[in-house]
Amino acid sequence: MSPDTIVIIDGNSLVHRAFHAIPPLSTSQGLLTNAVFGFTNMLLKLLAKERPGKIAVAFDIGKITFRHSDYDQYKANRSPTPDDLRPQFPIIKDVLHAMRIKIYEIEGYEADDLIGTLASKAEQAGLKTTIITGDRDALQLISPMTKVLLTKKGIGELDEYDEGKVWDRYGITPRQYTDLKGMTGDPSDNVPGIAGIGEKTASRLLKEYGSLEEIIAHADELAGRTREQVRSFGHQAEFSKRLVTICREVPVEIDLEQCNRQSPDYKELLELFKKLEFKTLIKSIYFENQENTVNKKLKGNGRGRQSTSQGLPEPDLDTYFVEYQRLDTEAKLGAFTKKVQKLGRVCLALAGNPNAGVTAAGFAMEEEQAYYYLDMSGGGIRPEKALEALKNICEDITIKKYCHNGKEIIWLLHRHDIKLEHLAFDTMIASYLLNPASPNRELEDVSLEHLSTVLPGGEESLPARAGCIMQLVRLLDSKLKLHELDRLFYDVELPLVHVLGEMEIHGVAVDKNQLDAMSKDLGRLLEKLAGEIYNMTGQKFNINSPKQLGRILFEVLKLPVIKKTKTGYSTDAEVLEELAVAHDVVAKVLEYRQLMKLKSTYADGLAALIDSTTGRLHTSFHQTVTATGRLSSSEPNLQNIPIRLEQGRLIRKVFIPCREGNLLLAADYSQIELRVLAHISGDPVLINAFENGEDIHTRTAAEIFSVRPEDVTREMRGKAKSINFGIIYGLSDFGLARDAKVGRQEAKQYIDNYFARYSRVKTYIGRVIQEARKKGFVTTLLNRRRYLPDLFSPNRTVRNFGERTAMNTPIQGSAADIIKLAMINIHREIAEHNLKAKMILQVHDELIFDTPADEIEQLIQLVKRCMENAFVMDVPLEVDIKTGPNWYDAKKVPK
DNA sequence: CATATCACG
DNA sequence: ACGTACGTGATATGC
Repeated sequence: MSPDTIVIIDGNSLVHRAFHAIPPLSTSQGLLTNAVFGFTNMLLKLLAKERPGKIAVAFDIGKITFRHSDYDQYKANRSPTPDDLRPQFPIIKDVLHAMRIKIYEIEGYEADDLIGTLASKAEQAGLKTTIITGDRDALQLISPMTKVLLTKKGIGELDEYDEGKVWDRYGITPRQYTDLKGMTGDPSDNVPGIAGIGEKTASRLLKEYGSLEEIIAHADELAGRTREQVRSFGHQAEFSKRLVTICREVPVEIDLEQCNRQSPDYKELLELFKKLEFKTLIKSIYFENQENTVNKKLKGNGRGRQSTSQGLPEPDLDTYFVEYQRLDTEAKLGAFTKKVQKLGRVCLALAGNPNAGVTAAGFAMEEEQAYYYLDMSGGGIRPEKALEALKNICEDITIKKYCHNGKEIIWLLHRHDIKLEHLAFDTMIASYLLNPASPNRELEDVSLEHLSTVLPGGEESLPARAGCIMQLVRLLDSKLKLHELDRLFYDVELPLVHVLGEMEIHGVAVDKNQLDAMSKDLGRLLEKLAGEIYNMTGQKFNINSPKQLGRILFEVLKLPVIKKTKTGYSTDAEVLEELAVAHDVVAKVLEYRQLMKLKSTYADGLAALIDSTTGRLHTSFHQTVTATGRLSSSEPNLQNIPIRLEQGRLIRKVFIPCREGNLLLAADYSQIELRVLAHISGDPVLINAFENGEDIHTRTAAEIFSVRPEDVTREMRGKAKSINFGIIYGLSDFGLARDAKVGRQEAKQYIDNYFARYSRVKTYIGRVIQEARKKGFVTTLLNRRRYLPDLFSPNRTVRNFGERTAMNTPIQGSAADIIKLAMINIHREIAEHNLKAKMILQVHDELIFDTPADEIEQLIQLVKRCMENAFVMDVPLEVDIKTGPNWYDAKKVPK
């Protein structure tokens, strides 16, 4: 830090810069924050780089300044502050306040004038001064003691101007800047100049005569047109010069001591950043803090340390710190186990990895305010003994376990053949229900969001994590109750953790040989196709590269460009299908694409993920990812195995039962989303169709085309199907036109017809959007909640998107609720009936089981009953069952 | 690490 | 006049 330096910031200028440089950004509650974020970032970077001893920020307030009394057109053509920006100013001032940075603003003066005055004061005090602004007028303030950093395009870079740089750029001294500006004028501020005199001429004249006044005095010596112009408009230039001259004597009391750099009020700053959802900024504060706490003595240690890379002096935040006991003798471990058994509850955090299993454990007990660390790899106690204790605790059904990401713990324990019984809380899932849109689910994130505490690293990490979970359990439990999410949490999501854990651990058997054979077949086909494509186009290129393919199709073959992406030509399937008539190679490319997808993602991709010990695929089902409440699946994703095209569908042949004598059973809900829509909209036509067991798309076609159901053609049904999908997705005529491949006018007509026949669906859509606007969120049948900040976006496109989400989420989310309920009931009943059948997959509206053939009849009845009765609605739920020797050959079981 | 594409419900 | 269907995850390129 350099004590004899001061940074003076033009607040308005930087805020505007930030606003235009950062794309629209808002919190989950719809608060606009892009300018705040950009400005704060700039400020932190600046502080880190310049490390000034003093700092001040100047703002304009009020539109009218002393300049307007001379010239009412001053800055008259400036566009007003955008509506999206204005409310961000007070927040930015809050940030500055939290950072304890002095703000100067005074009615009637522009920020420029305050800066000029501050700079004068600073020079008098012998300070090296740096002015940050986007306004070039500040160049006049440059002196041997003062430099100006001008914002360049965006906000990342700053252009440093000192006397030399001004000379290089304009050929004048900083003092002459106002003379130059007086002559050239400034259209953006409505400042007139002398027509015909630009930067070059003005600079030349100033070099010769020194000042505007001297130039006017010697106008006679000038040549031709310049002479006339200076004579006619010289006085106007003098006037303009006064306009652009920064006032350096604003009547404001300036105490430079108040500008001394202080450490921020971290509590205030953190609260603010949390409110603004500035995750990365929060983390940067915490990260610095955390590094500092790796050394043991956390509280009250000497804090005299350098400022951080983010420009902040050392934070003073609550790091999660616990005094913990190491369970490093059998006696201690025994006493600990007894205590846990007596209390019947414990917070559990594990460290480890899939290979080594559990390497260490942390425990916390609320009643005792006690924290423990157990080394599982031979730290003072034999690993077998440690594992035995862990097993005794985890498998004891009378001991409630509180965890973060229980399913991960289930997997870790599984390596040691230990089961997790009685998972009583999962802080990861609780945080998901409180805000499913948030992407950050680590304990660090949840702790930060809900407790404002940071977790330490090192050995104390585990007991601290357990302690953190302990605090979160109390807090999140009450938050869940507050939002009426407790039933969903305790009755659905928490029990589901075990169900998913078992599904993942059991895995899905695949026929590896068949997979390899498919890969080889596909490889041969691809090679042949590639050869043909090269022949037809006359050159070799990478067909997988949209860029290279685009070059071949649109530049070499000169095919018409249908659609562009932001980086170049679009070559997606939609475009290629249209181009197929124009050139034969296009069809080959389409086929190549399709086969390539099958080979890389499915044949090779799946083979690579077969577990070498079990020989099966063990997908991960994610319970805290989607915004709607659905599950997702990864490594591999088994929720997107091909089915629509026959060639891809064949992949399903490799999914087989886990042993001889077993079968696969697939049970899928028929039209669950439209049934949910019928229920929540209460539409009598839709309800009637489902009550009568009609084909829903045929019925819709009959309604919108006003024909008898028996007269509905294939085309009509197809269009009706598109409409039904559209209704669920929040339809637009454009989207429907594209999907149904009809004109936009026609699409619009269908929609009008639909809403005329299904009027309650129309009122429902209006109702759900209205309610979402009022509350800021939508809910599902089980009260799952999704916040929709997009509804309040000033951007129409974003807002429309929010409205479509508002109608889609209750439908998609309720369907997700229902199948989750079904899964829990099925899982329980399979156990109750001592069946060997295993639920192995969930694909949104479908459940897959691996079952001994002799249980199949029983399982069909059980699954059908559980799924159809999972949730009672105003329409029946219908389930179709298929069974077979593999996923492909699973055939319908007649009712 | 972002982009384009494409697989599913 | 604009730019649009909802929700995911995997792969290959190419900066």
